[in-house]
Amino acid sequence: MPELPEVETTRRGIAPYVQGRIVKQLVVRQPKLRWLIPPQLSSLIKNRKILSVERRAKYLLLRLDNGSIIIHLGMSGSLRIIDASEPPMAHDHVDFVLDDGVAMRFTDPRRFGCVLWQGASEPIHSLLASLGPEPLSLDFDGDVLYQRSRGRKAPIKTFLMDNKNVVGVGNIYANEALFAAGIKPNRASGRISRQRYQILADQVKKVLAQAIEQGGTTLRDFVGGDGKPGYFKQALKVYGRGGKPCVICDRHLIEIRLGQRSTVYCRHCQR
DNA sequence: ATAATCACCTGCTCGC
DNA sequence: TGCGAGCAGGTGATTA
Repeated sequence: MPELPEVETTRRGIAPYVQGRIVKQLVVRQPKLRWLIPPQLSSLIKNRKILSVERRAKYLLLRLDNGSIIIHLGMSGSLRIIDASEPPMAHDHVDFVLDDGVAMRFTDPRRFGCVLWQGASEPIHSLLASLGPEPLSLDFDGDVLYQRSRGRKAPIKTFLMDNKNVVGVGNIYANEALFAAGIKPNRASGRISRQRYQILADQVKKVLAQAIEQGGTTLRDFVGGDGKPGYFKQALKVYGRGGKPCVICDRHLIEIRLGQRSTVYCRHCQR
């Protein structure tokens, strides 16, 4: 479910419900996620106020006065706002029970997500320490990609999905941005001109921004009531369309594997 | 340093 | 209908 647009959509969905609220209780039904939920997390956050909900890459950061709760949704994670009395279903691993009877519930069938802690006085968490620029910020442009890619042989799609180069570009949007930029996914990243990287960076921004506007590519809603699900799915031009006609030239789209990820492109429109 | 592969999990779809 | 194989929106760790 979650790429950057879905995470950002989740952030916007939960923020109004959790911001300014006090954490009354942490209920952990399954501590073994990708990494173990820190046993001391409960005591660290209990009776503290959630000051804000931020996002860095695909990490959600719930700021408290003594540090931040780090949440990653992995491949199948979601956060929903529910009544705290709602009985848990399978894979409802964690509840953050708030002072108004509402809870933020973390669900993740595959358990590739995580719930971690960044103490205010600790050195920056290793997961956050070496992340590349945010794609929608001014720190990210074609020059960044061009400079970082010199001498590299990795396919551009792999390069684009490496969070040291730019964060938040997952498999769906890497496919879409490369199509929009007219660049073949398996082209060596070191063999792409500065000009083409500028186009690519612009298309990354555009495709992510559009997806956020439309509430992500998610299939189901995630916050009680107001989340609008999954509109971007119908806008996908290549992802999930292997063998189908290219929306530009009508030739059939090629599907290959790159770094064991499904990769779809048009042999005619992408070079 | 870089590139490729593995690993972590559950659930769903597909072909036999 | 049942069952194994393969695949899924991520990404750190391990191996060459």
